[in-house]
Amino acid sequence: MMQESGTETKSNGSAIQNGSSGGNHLLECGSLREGRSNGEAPAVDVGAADLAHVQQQQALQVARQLLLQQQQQQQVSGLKSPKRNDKQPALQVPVSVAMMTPQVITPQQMQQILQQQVLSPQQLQVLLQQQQALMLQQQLQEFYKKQQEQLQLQLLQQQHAGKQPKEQQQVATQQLAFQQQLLQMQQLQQQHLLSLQRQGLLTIQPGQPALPLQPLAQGMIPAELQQLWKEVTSAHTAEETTGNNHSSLDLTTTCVSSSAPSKTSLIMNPHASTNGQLSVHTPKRESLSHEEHSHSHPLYGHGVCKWPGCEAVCEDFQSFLKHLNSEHALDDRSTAQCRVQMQVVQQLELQLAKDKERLQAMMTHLHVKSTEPKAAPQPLNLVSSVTLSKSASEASPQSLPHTPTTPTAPITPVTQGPSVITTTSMHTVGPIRRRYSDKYNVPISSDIAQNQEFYKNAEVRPPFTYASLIRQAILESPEKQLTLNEIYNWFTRMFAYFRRNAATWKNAVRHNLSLHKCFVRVENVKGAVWTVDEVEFQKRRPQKISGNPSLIKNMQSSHAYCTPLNAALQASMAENSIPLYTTASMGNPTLGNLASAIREELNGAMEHTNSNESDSSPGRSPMQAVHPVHVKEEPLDPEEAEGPLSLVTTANHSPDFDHDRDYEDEPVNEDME
DNA sequence: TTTATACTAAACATGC
DNA sequence: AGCATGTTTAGTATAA
Repeated sequence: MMQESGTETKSNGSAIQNGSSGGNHLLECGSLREGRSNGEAPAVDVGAADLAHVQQQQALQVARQLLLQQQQQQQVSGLKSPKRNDKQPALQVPVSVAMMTPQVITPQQMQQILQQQVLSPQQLQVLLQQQQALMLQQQLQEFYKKQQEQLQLQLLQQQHAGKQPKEQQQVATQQLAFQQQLLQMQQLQQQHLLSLQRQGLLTIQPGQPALPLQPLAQGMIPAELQQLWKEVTSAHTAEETTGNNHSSLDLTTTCVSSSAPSKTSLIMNPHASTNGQLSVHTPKRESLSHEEHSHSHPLYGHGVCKWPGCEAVCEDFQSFLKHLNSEHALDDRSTAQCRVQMQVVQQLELQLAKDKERLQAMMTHLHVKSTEPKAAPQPLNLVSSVTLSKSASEASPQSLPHTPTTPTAPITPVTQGPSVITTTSMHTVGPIRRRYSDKYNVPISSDIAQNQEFYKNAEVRPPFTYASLIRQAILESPEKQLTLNEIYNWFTRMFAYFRRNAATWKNAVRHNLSLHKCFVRVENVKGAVWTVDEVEFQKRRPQKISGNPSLIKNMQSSHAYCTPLNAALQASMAENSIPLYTTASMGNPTLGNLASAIREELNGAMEHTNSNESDSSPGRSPMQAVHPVHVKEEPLDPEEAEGPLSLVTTANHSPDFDHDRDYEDEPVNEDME
């Protein structure tokens, strides 16, 4: 009789939910994807154009200097020169340019991703980095084109001037030398950029197969990245095969500036130890090797030389040092590469600053919107303006009946979109409908931790199943047990999304609690509390990785490797980020993602092993103590127990049951406590 | 196509 | 009677 007392509220919720739930997920997802594919990327383009322009000027000067220097040695250097010693190098340019064009598209796509806020802040940043890398290439091409034109002009002018043949030839050689220098540098730069990106993918997977990366690669968003990758790479290789023109010099500009009169001066900005080494010349190298020995050399990792564009395999550190000294000695090439690297770093820093700003704006925007009653759909809007309309139409069959009753209604459908925001979402390929948590062992805790602010402020449906969320709530509690009401509170506290449609999701929570064996109701003095039977919970999770011990070990190590990365990411992207980007994250969908992905996989493995053998996971986290539950020996997911989680936990349960009050919509009654 | 899982809705029960 | 809490069933959607 009274059961439907809640229905009154429910009426709202259900109506809304219907539209959103179930089938709509797909729609949203689909729309998301589509949305991303088309669209323009204004912001980036602007920057690129400006940059190219400015840099062009400076680059010219530098190039001229180089030209002078090279006049004597240019023949000798002949890395690629001999072949290209033909008369009209300029002609070759268009080819490469043409080959590069495909890239232009991808940055736009990425831009749209940004606009849609499909990604988490971290992801956004990394994506932008990648985008920027592409920009650089575009700039290079533009610049090089112009250079070519100028050169040709010069040539023509001089020829018209009617110089002596000898003179002409001299000029020609000069131009050629210059040309070669340009080409060389450009190539280097391109190589460098690409290698940076590639390294991002390669280095992170130490020894193991593509397993941990797979989710990244396959994620819908990553998929595009991959494509982007392919384009870039193919373009790159194509250029290489065509063997020529790359615009590189532009990079030399800003930092090198025109002032640099000599090679050494060109080197300037000895940020990195490498730079210092270079500028000081060979004698110093030994000392360098020593000092670098202590901690891993930034140019050496995973048995590969990480010198931009090198990637030579070095079995051990010694051989690496040899290689470094022999292959990357102080010469024009290294100098140029160094310069390029400096430029890249600068660019990244610049971009980072911009992105940070943007992120800030986004967050504020979301926050503001989410607080507004009607604005609720806002965050979603961003995600899928398309989605909305689409879902509206498509969902109509379901949602129509319930219709407008509630203001909440619009929100739900969209919600799925934002879920895309999460790192984890990046892993999932298809429809967003899927809630990763269980199925994919997504590190829910870390996801929540990473996007905590976002979830709190934006009415975005978390991409996790109710079961996962409930479990998370319980595990986060100091006692590892919560009353139903406390679970409610956690939901509303952690997710803006759950501040609406209370009847619906609460019902779902209760339903899940009852339905899943993993949730155990324990009678308490105070009443009944809910705990998690971790064993049961793990049982319902399919193992992705069938028990290949070696594999699992690998994953464990990688996991250990990644967690700090992730943490670092969260902590600050600023300073640390740069080395990270250059070495690991470029061209790769987010460090956080990677970490998550690896953890994800790891979890699968760990869980697998764990459920069979209780020992396994390192009982490091306080979280693991599952007091009330039977599962003491069964530690939580290692990753969950670790950094991110602890962050969340500490942040959360302290204030406990009072903040919920703020949520007007939500008649949360913590009073009972 | 089948199956497992997840979500939503709702009916029903119980206790305060 | 009203509400919170639990349990259970049904329908639907999605992914594998």
